[in-house]
Amino acid sequence: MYTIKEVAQKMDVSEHTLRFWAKSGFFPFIKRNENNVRMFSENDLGWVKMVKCLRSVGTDNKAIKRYIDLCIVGDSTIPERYGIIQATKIKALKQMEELKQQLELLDYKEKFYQDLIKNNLEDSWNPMNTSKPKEKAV
Amino acid sequence: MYTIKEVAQKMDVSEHTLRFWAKSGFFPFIKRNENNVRMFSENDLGWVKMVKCLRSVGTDNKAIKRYIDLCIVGDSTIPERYGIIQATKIKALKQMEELKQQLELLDYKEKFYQDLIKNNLEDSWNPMNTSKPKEKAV
DNA sequence: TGACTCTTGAGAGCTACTCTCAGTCAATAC
DNA sequence: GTATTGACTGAGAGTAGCTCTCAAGAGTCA
Repeated sequence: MYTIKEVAQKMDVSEHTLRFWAKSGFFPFIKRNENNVRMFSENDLGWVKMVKCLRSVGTDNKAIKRYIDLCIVGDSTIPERYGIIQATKIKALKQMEELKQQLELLDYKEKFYQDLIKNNLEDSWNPMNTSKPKEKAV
Repeated sequence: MYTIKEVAQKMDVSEHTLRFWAKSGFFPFIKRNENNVRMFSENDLGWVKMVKCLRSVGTDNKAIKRYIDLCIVGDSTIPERYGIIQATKIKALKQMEELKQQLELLDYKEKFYQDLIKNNLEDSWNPMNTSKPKEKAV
């Protein structure tokens, strides 16, 4: 069993956020000890992991609550839950594509600046450099 | 030259967001036509693309403004801009890793539910099925 | 001329945190 | 036995970045 602090470290989510998620009903099975302190079980960590996954793909909290509630209901909701997982996966794959494109742009920009820096250094080392000032880089 | 609506469609960013970004000073070179309507040049689209990239990696708007301002200043800020691009790239690569892990979890869950559905169907097709009700899936 | 469309800025509203704060409780320090 | 320290609590204010609504102004077609 873990305190909220330990879960925060282990799962890389702030304590504030964990409390916020708990209040939102994302961890329905959490127990409290005799001092009213939340104690997360290994199973609760699975819920944290799942919520973190859904959030990181941009699922809003209302939809996450929906998924959690379906889990609580039991087997009859398996098809709907399966659908949610599939939709989430598609979202994640799209984000992957998007991220790849952004990385291409960043690679391009990186090389662009590398060239600029290289040229500027060459210029400043060359006493014969008489080139006109260059156009502003965007 | 494009109107804000055309840019919104072309770049997949809402008009609201484009106005918000414009107000935040992210597009310093945008011209207006005689009716005070924003007209985006091909070059302005490059700025939109860059802002979109920075945002999608989680750069906050203050840092984006900083980058834009550095661009306006000119060549003397190239090293700092290069540093920002590098840091952004590292961030993007981390996000890629994170996303891959989330996709693994989603794959696992997907198969988990597929199995559950398959088994339930087999059970319901089998008139001799006398198995006890299963444990609640989480 | 008048309906319709597109754009504008101002500003209210929203989501999902994020942070502050006063208070409870248990454990160690003196 | 009290004082201090540190972890936790809930309530609630604050924040970032949109997101949406709205009234006003200009252009376009019938």
